[in-house]
Amino acid sequence: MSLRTMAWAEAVTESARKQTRPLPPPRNTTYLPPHLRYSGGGGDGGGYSSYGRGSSESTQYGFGGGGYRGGGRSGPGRDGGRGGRGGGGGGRSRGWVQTPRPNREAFHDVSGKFEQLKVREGDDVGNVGINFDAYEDIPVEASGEDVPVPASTFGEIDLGECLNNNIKRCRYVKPTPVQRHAIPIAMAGRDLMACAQTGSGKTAAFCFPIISGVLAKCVERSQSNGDGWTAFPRALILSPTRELASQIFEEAEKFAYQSGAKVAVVYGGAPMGQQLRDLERGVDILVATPGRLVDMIERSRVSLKMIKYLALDEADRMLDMGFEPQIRKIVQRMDMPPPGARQTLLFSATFPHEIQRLAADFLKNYIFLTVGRVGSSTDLIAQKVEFVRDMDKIEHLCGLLKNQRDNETHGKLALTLVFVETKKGANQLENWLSRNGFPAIAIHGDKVQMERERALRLFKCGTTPILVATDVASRGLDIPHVAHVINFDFPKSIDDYVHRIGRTGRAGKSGLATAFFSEKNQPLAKALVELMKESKQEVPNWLNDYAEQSLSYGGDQSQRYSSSNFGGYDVRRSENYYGSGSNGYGDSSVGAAAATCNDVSGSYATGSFGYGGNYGNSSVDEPAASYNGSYGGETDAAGTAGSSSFGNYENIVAGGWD
DNA sequence: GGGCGGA
Repeated sequence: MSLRTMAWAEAVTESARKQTRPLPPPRNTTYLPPHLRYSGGGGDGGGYSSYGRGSSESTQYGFGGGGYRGGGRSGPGRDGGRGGRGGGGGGRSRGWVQTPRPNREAFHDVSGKFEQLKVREGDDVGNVGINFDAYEDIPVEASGEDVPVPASTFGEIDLGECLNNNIKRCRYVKPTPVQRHAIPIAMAGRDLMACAQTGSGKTAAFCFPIISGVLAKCVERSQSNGDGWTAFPRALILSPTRELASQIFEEAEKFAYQSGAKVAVVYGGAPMGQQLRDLERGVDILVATPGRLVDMIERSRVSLKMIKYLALDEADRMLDMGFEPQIRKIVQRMDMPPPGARQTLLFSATFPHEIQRLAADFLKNYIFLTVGRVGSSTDLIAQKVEFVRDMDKIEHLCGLLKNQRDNETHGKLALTLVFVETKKGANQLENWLSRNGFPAIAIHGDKVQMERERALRLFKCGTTPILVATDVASRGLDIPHVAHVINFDFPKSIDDYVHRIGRTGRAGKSGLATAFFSEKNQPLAKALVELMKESKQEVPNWLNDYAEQSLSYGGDQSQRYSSSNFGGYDVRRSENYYGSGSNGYGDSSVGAAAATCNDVSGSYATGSFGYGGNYGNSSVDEPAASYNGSYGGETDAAGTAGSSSFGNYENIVAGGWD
């Protein structure tokens, strides 16, 4: 992985090597509690590179400041890496190089490290510039038993000094709505199912409590066994894609900086070697994609026995048809402690009811939190839907791209993200565009990891301002400066649509999303229309017609595709959830009540929701009372759009749902 | 259809 450019890190890593300080504990070390680890700091300072924000990656289009160093970075080739070329502390292997990790001991000039976070002129810093006005309109709703009181500042949350310092270094001024609510909930030890928008600080919302919790308690995190060693992480964060795992890892590392909490990431497509070495050095918080994690567990390199925190990012994705068996295996069939013995945090922007019901298997007495769409600011993403026949798509795309080319701002070509349905289609479109004078590159799951990361990198820095992507890039990825998202192939579900368009309009900047719609997409028309209306978008007449037709088709597609009122609704409110006696809820009681914001009244009497029944016929959900009020203590609402180099917030005002 | 392990 090397999704970020790391001029500083390379320098620092070099410098770290020169330190005489021994490497962190190899196997079988005597235990050192977290707060005593890495207390020293003899080394040069450094700066965290902003992730993909162009801190050091410049481009022909001018994003970023420094020079683009295509060469020396981790060319994840299958040629190198594995053999541990360069040996010991020596040079970086030419092949796979894990994110050049700053050796924490090497730092003492922390400020220098964080000074480099934001480098582009004109960028806002931290969340200072976030349009908090937009927050005030966000409906927030929390349901469950004894909902903890939200916090209005980071200060009133006891995250510990180290984390507080890092929050300051990140220049987070105040928590976003999801953070205000989710962090106290998580800090209270409660399980959580949270719907939150893209960039609303979701990653931080689960990372802060996890890091804090890991630091609070000392445990052995690695021990030897007959076959070598086994890592015992205390927290596990799962992601549906490698690139997202990488991104989360980088965020988490920043938050955990100098805390002593060790973060590691494992995912497929990269040689095991470096990842194993990272694990061997000890890991408290493990970020992973499911496949590689299972692999490592089966090799006894990872045990989940000590897991106290489990977070699923893009949780609805993780629990849908394709991923659910793997997740179930990891969570239920390995050595992971059961619900109640661990804390489980599920985050996503979209949470279909079926998935919520599934997810109940993994939770105990959880709180359902939803941070709704920003009504007044979703229009920051202008959504266009155009009727285009399949045969005309390319031509149409050309027109849009040419238009885009004329619209460059400040000499920078706007980034355009083109979503297609298939990997083959992505390749074809990439080729066609390239041959016809459009600088395009594709990313999809059939490319080797090196190519995937290269594509993302070249796109981010503007060298190749057109990225053709499958849904591998639709969720969670923070790609700044995407001016235009084009749904070349209309997505299969409205949730996918929401995630895809959420790649633009970030950082409070305006974004454009254009979708090509044809007859075969008709089943989604109604949901699309509802979504657009909700986002205050102008709906073309022909699309309205389609939507009405789909009504008469009788299929109840719309119900499941539509995003209910504001995106999330606690299924436990459905009477049938507990009802339908055949499902074996002996202990179930209570339907649901919602606690809204500071009102801590909601209650659920049940404990865990062992769910094994079928929910084919879910009830119609009554809309819940929502709360649009101001959050306690929310006063400094002003601000302009901001973009944190930590990928936080940027879309809170944009209406994406991540 | 897409994404999730390597051998």
